[in-house]
Amino acid sequence: MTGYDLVKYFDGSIAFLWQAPHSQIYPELRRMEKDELIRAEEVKRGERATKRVYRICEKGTAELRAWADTILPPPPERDVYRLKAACFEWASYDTARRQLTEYRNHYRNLKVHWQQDFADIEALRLPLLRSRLASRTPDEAEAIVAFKLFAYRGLLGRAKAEIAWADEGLDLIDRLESTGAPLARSW
Amino acid sequence: MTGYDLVKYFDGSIAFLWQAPHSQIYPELRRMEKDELIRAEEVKRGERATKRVYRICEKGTAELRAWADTILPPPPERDVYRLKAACFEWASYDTARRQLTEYRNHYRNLKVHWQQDFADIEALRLPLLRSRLASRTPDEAEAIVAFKLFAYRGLLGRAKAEIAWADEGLDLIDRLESTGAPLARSW
DNA sequence: GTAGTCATGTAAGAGGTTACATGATTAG
DNA sequence: CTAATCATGTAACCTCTTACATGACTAC
Repeated sequence: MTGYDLVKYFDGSIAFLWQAPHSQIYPELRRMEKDELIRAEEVKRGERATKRVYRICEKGTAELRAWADTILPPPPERDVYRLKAACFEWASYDTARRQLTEYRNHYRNLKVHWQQDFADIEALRLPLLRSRLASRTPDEAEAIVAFKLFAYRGLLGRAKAEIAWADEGLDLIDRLESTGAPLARSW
Repeated sequence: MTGYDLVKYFDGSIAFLWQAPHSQIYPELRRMEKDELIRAEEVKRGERATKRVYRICEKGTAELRAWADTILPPPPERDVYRLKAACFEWASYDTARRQLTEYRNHYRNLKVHWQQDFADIEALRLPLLRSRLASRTPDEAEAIVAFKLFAYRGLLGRAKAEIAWADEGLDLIDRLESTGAPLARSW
């Protein structure tokens, strides 16, 4: 792929799993080329212009394997939305409500996309995945697909949990507001 | 509080909600002081040494209110664990299993702490919270506590979802391994 | 010719991690 | 006197975001 292909790729359905702007992609490709993880081929386009088509090479595959075969330590906890919710007394009921509504909409939206991706993987509708499976035995192909589906089930689980949480918060806000307790705006 | 007090605070139960190393705390306090969000008082300790005790001031409270009253845009998706799970065919069964086991243990651990914190908030066992509630009406106090509990219910929901997901993955790995499909190590 | 897409960068700055570094005070 | 704790920094580096910047190609 070229850098531009990757930019488009990260704008597509993969954006719901991992995001990367072009300002990160181009320098990173150069770095990976310098480290000999990938190799570039300069291809003519039109009269004067060229593009750089990258391909993974041995060292890159080894690096991927090494990354996959490494246990990732748990990330430091830093959950801004939970933190903000814990501080809702400093906001107005209206802002708290709008915050949770947007949050819920965001995850509803993600959920739809993830469900679509899940279905596409299950039905082997993705060209990139199909071509990868072509050179594998049926057992291997099954495992590859099963792992992707497993990852997406995780994302869907998160989406469901987030939506339920936001709903609970919206109920709470209605309940508190009806009791008439003022929040920080009026302290 | 002094910077050191905050360092200790972030080492305590709050670490399960938000983490910050001392190398971030001290410069940040200086920045906030420069911006007049907080004010420092130099206090003697022992013969020669002093410490800087910080207190929030008006502009700081306003900033907190402004932050709370702003709708935070959803974060870009970047879920390394789901991404790694989607690439488990590049790992060995053993590493995949160990990865999920550690992940599950991590969330089991967090769950215990979050449950403890939830109970402490509910029973008003936290001194800092109690002192904050003292100057509020019962309605306001109820709202403040309710928001904290709501935030922790969100964390607990996440913990439960993550543990269930990891369990599902461990089952999947056992099932796939027993079918005998080799993973990337042997390709 | 011009608008949209293809294509590729750089730069400043925010936020965070890890490591380096120092010295006073207090409890035993 | 010595170890633990109190106390406070700096620096290099990484990742990511936002903004700035440019130019060729292609379909109309």
